[in-house]
Amino acid sequence: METSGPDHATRLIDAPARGCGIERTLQVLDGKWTTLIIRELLPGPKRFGELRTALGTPSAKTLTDRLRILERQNILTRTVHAEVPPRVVYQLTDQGQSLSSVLYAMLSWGEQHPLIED
Amino acid sequence: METSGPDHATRLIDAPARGCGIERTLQVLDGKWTTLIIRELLPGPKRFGELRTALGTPSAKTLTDRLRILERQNILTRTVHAEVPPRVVYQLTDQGQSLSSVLYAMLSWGEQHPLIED
DNA sequence: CCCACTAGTTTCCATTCTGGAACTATAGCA
DNA sequence: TGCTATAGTTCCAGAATGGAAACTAGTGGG
Repeated sequence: METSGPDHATRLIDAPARGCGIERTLQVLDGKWTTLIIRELLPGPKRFGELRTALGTPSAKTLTDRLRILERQNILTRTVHAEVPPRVVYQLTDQGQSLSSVLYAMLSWGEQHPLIED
Repeated sequence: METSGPDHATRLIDAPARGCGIERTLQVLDGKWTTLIIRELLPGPKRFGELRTALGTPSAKTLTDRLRILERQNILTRTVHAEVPPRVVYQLTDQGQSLSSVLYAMLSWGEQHPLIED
């Protein structure tokens, strides 16, 4: 009896435990950088170098790895402009953009609950 | 769902890149099991053994580690009942329960976007 | 010819995370 | 005394993750 639990609380409780939607989302939002990469791309496309500095300079290898995975998962597209020096632009797909609902929930929660760790 | 960017899209775009609420949420929802642990506890308190089998049997060590971290972060409480054999109950705090907004966003997204990987 | 530039790739290494097996504590019970 | 049960703990091994440094490609400029 929780003082009129909102509808989504019920959905969460009723959802099957394993193989549920949450696990599928976790397969995408995996690793230290993925969520932040998507966050950086929400306002619009960015180049490789822009992403790298915006994120606080993860190693090139790590960033490339993550971007390739997200490309395979159809979260973003990679466009190579045949110039010299090369210009490569990453852009969220519609599916990637739709993750904004999750990111927004994370933003709200994080703002309302400053961590009191250690 | 285009129709003039909803308010939360703007908030996401305007939020500062680093040290934002998203990063704080990621500090809590970290690792392979944490999000699923919280999911299991949303309907109500559970014992150590119940959690373990519900999650698909992670190692005892891993589960204990994660639960201790979540306890330190004030996401859940650990109650030891002095019986034999021992009974230890884990329960979400209000702060932990409030993560349901994030989990619900994950559930919805995951249900709407079955992965097309590999 | 050599250098600079971007966006990588490759190799190697360190750290972190996770799992497995074995071990502990306690009390009731046969 | 030995056995059972739960919830751990400790130690060790392997996997996953991330980072640093060196190297590549192709062209314009000096």
